[in-house]
Amino acid sequence: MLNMRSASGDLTTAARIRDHAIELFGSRGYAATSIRDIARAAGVSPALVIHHFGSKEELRRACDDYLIGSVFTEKDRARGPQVGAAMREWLADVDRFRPYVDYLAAMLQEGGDAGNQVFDALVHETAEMIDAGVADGSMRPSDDPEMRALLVAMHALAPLLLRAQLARTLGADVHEAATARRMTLPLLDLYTHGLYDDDRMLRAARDAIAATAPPTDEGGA
Amino acid sequence: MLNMRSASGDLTTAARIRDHAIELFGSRGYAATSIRDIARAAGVSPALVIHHFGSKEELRRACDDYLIGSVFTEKDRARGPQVGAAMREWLADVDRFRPYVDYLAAMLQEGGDAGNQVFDALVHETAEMIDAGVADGSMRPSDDPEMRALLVAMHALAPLLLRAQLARTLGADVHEAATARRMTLPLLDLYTHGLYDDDRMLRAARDAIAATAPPTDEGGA
DNA sequence: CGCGATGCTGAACGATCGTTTAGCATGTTG
DNA sequence: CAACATGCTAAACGATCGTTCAGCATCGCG
Repeated sequence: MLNMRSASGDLTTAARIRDHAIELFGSRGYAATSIRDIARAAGVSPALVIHHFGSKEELRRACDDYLIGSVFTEKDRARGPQVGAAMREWLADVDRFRPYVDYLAAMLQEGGDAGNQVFDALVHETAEMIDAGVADGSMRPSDDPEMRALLVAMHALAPLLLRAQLARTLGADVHEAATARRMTLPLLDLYTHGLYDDDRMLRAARDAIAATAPPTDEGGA
Repeated sequence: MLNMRSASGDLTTAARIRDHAIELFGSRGYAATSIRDIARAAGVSPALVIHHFGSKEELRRACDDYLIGSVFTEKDRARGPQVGAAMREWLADVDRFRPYVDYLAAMLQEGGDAGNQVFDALVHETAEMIDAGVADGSMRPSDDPEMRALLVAMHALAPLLLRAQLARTLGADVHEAATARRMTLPLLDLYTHGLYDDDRMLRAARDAIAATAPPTDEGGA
């Protein structure tokens, strides 16, 4: 049970089942995927799936654990963005990691354990990256760094979660290199020069919020 | 019991079924919701659901159509953002419209008809808004306006799609006014001054992309 | 040799799925 | 009055679900 992966890339039957489960859960969702689907994809009997993993829910947890283990590779390695590095590696070899990306996207939207942990780690690393950028002067400081990191992290995930809509609109898959290339410059332009040409909107919002003074501690009730 | 009164107060049984279907589809997803669940929530027999809507898939289409009709209110009204206005109204009175918001979020991700149409309209309106901003000088022009509008629209949807993660991280619901208020300034700051303090990253990316010259039609292989 | 794990299957279980059918009230219409 | 459509339900259909069970090979180990 421990070494599902043999040395040279051949997989244990349990690992093959798990891989197909990740692919199917990621592409159709958990509820819409049956154990029989997974078994058929892996070329085994449905009973064997249960035999190896106990139940469908435990199989899902095994997939979560495997994904989490893949994302947080060698935790005691040198510091630095680990999740970001993993995802960059994924995007570089997309065809191989697409099932993982899809699975994570599915878990992010339906609230699985893997999704939660990866989201937290992603926000954390985004915050660290921005802090480092602010420290070395390449990024602007913020009045609310936590919220800004949250926003940037969520914005980064948006094309992933909306990849079906993006593909429909663009007529190209999110995973394709051309799509990533086309997105890069407008995105960096947004993050470099912004969308607005001046700070009229920003000042207006600041004034409006100041006027709608938040209830701090003046009255109690 | 939902207080989803239409004009006169009471709903027909079919409308009650549809409303509970929207709520359950939105909160659990289509595949994970059974007709018996919907029937039980609406206080009717499963057979009546089929009697009124024909099948589960047709019930889903009826929900889509109802949501689309609610979002695109009075199409021949004066110009201007309709979908954006509708969604702003929903977010302003969230307790009543949360089922709609949840349903749309679910359909945006799993690609229902309602999600597709709303997404297209949202992107279109975003593009028009940005075009107007560029025309009157309040927004910066772009080399790729279509992609920029796509990005801005997707970014706007991110907090909605990730509202579960956002709530977990912030300890507050996305729908709460305080959350929206806290998000406003960092978001506008991002869209006014950007994230980067200079254009080093932008220039580096531009160079890198120019180096990875896309295969156009210059020499063949 | 025997013998218990291990990996795996085919058949079946009960539950639940979406859907169908027969039929009961009720109200309108001729 | 009869005839009929409407709103609705109880019961059951076949399919499929997750899961269990009995048993067949295979293999390491005494």
